[in-house]
Amino acid sequence: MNDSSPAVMKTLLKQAGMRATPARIATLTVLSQSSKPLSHAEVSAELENLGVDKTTVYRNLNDLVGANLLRRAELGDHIWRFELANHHDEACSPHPHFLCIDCGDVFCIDEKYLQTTDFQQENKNFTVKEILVRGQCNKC
Amino acid sequence: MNDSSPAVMKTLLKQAGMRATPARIATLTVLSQSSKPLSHAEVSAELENLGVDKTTVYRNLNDLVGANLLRRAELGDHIWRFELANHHDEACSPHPHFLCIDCGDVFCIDEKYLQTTDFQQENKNFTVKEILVRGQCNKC
DNA sequence: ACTCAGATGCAATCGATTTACATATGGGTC
DNA sequence: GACCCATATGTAAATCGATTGCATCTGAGT
Repeated sequence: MNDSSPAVMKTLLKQAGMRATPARIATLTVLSQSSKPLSHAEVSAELENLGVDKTTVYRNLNDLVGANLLRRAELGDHIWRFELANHHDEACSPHPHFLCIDCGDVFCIDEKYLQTTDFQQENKNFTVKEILVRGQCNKC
Repeated sequence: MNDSSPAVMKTLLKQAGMRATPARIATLTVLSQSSKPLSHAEVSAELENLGVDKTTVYRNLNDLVGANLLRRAELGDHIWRFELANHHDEACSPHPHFLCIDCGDVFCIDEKYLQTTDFQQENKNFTVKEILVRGQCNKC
């Protein structure tokens, strides 16, 4: 039983007070096996061969965000992307994302490449919620 | 003749190689008089009493962004917001920007707070074009 | 097995944005 | 100042991501 097994997902759902339905377990499984945040369309494409309706995927993604099992990110292209709330780390801390301005592909950035906590500038304090890096990936 | 006079806007449009139409002059004027980025709906509301169609506002906002007269910001709520771009133009060296998700204010971040050049991860190279930090400023 | 609050499928809807196309106009030219 | 044409505009329709209404189904506690 690994970190992305259905049993683990079922436990996560139960702990969050949600019913462990096949659609939700599959949603969490898909996201846990992805190295990057996925859009609704991408998750939906993975689940449609299971017969899961895309409306259900929308609802579940939103509900899972509400239950703090997922994080929702807007990377600057008006498409919501979702990732496990504990993606890449146990502390559940958000990490920077990279968005390729040409192909639209997304990558998670290791925090060691980009470090900023809250900072102060000109006597003003800023609380950081999200860091986004835009550029070109090696394919583009 | 002040900074937001129609004559100034007309000059800006001409310099950008665009025809100085009433709708465009009004769009620039509205944005120049705003202290924060405005959504299409907000600009449209200001211009509809001039008889300007909202489709035209959409087109002009996008075209003006393309001509580097406007900047387009995404605060995280899936609504594009626009502001004059002449505050800090391409001339200055690329630096991170901070975007307040509450008031829409944009600040330039001193590079010392956030250092990233091009980086490599998982055998892939990334060319960084823009770094954007979203969060809350001290006023919000 | 029984039950029902909650989850799902399906269709319709919504709001933001874009596109198609016919008409109008800015601005350079004579 | 009149003419001309590339470009901008208005209107309507289409597109796209996302949400909602409703009837049906099901997970999970009893």
